[in-house]
Amino acid sequence: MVEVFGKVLADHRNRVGLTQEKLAELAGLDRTYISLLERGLRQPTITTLFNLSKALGVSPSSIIIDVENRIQSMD
Amino acid sequence: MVEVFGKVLADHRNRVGLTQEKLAELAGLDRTYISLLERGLRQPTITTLFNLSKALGVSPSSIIIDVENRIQSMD
DNA sequence: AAAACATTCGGACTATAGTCCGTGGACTGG
DNA sequence: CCAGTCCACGGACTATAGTCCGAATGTTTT
Repeated sequence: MVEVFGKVLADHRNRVGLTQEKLAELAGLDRTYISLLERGLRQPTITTLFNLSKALGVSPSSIIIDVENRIQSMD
Repeated sequence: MVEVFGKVLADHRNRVGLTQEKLAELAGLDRTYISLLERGLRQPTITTLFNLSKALGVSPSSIIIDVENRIQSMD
């Protein structure tokens, strides 16, 4: 679940062509924290989710939907 | 944003007819923490969001969509 | 090979998520 | 009026979100 979110986040970031550092700066977060999120070592609160998705130019719900889908397709 | 989530959560809980205490028990959370969430004094992490929505019988994304909509209709 | 950039990893730290105890107040039914 | 239910609220606590610094390890690019 936390790992799934990390992969979804990394995918979105790569799709948009941002570095972890750029994303961090756009979302008002720390450089190393993005790394922790993508590796599933941290999970965001919902306001952090909203800030990340704004920086990525996608809706928060679309990210959650991606997570839901990746969890379903794990059987 | 945090306050909006709190109201969305309370609405869903009331719609299903659960008490804060019942919801807490179903979601594996503390009684008083549900109260804090609904009053906007705490915000959940995403796994807590998933646990809450499971207990409420709705998808996590639908809750986030509700939050997005309530934020938009604030002008 | 050496810059230059991107990510990982370390430790130490501050802020806040989430728990656990209880108390008091509002409301309802017997 | 009393007992029971639901919620707000307090304080004190543990776990973890999120920061800040630096150094190590890729990975490109020239």
